[in-house]
Amino acid sequence: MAERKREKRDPQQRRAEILAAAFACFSERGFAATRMEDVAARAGIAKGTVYLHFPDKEALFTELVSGIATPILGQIDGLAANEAIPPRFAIAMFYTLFKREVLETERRHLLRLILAEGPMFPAVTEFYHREIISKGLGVLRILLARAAARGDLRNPAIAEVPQIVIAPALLSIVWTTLFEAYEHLDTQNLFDAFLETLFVPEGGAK
Amino acid sequence: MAERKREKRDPQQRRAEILAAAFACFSERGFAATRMEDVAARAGIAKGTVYLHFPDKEALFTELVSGIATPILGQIDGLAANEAIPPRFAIAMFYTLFKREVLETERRHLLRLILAEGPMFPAVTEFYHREIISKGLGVLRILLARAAARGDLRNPAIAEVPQIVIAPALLSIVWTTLFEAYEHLDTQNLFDAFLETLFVPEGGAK
DNA sequence: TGTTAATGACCGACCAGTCAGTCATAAACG
DNA sequence: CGTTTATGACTGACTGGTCGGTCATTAACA
Repeated sequence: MAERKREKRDPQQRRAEILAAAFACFSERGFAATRMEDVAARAGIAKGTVYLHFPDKEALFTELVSGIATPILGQIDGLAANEAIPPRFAIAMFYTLFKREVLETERRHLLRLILAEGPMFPAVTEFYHREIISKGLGVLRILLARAAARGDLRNPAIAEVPQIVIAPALLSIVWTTLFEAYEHLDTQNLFDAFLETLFVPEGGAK
Repeated sequence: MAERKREKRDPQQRRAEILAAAFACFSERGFAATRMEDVAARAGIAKGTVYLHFPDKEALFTELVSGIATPILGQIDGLAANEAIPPRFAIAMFYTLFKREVLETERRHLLRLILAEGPMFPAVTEFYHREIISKGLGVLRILLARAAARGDLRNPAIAEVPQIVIAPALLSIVWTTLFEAYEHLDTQNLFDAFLETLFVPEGGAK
């Protein structure tokens, strides 16, 4: 009869379990179509229990999307810190990191969620701009300036538009979550080709 | 007492009015948060009337997003047709067209809608891939191949990844609808810088 | 006057959030 | 140690409200 066992848990762990369940549900169905009961069921608890840990659906959502981003923050800064690393290599690392940590994990759905639900949750959008985008652009600006100074850029003017570096990453997210079923995109090839376009060929200037 | 005047209309015109109202509502609130009553009110009619023209909410939505795209279709093909037009100029035109017809109009919200709600409506996604994306990529592939043959591309390899050309357009959509409030992005500059990166400088090879 | 289009009150499914009650655990007691 | 009692995490039936969709009625038109 599938008897449900009551089970007390460490609040921290419970919280984490709920967030994990919410992550799965929101990722695959979006905010509006996800029911709190679904989240509870996925976490293996009753609906009421969710409300012991989060005041309401919106709080659960914003907490989730904000929380997921934080671990990525640290890795970004590291890329610009070491001046010995060639800019091209650093940006290649950026794409590799993005591919391994976002594109090829379930996190990609989260990122798409932010694109999708962003306008409904200004607080989330603002958070992402402040904590991820503007920091990321800052790092890229430094890297591109350094590359321009070394004469590594085919077009030094792009040092002023670091968003260009993000464009292929964004495209890869949208493509894989929307169109991959109809037409495959080789993201590695995308990133490689793009890097080769931004930077002068390796053989050229050392 | 604000008596509502009943008014019969040409069915075609009524239909168009409903679609226009739906466009406004869906654009600013998304699919789930838009109520059929809102659409009706915006169109200046009663809720029931909407159902005389569209079987249900989903049909209204899919009809809308599909319909909006069609007029753009024609303009795309024109770009590759004329072999006398230099590829760089054609792609610059593509960006200009995109900017004038989408980015700087209310249509940009529609495009974001597709990104946002796409996974919930596979039929819409499939339609867009088939009718817009794959056609657009086809045109770009031709243009890039032509450019490569003329020696216009700094990195001829990108002729194999036409998606790269779309990336800045996608970025501009996402940025203007999500982050523009926090940080301005000069899209013209973005497109210009990108073009200058893809193509060898004008002065160089004629 | 008959036909067609429009209306909006109404229905019922759905769901976020509540709360009175349950029970596993563990502290206090004898 | 066994037994009693206190705790609060957990449960799920329930409520209040919302909204997609229907249809009997009514107005406009031919």
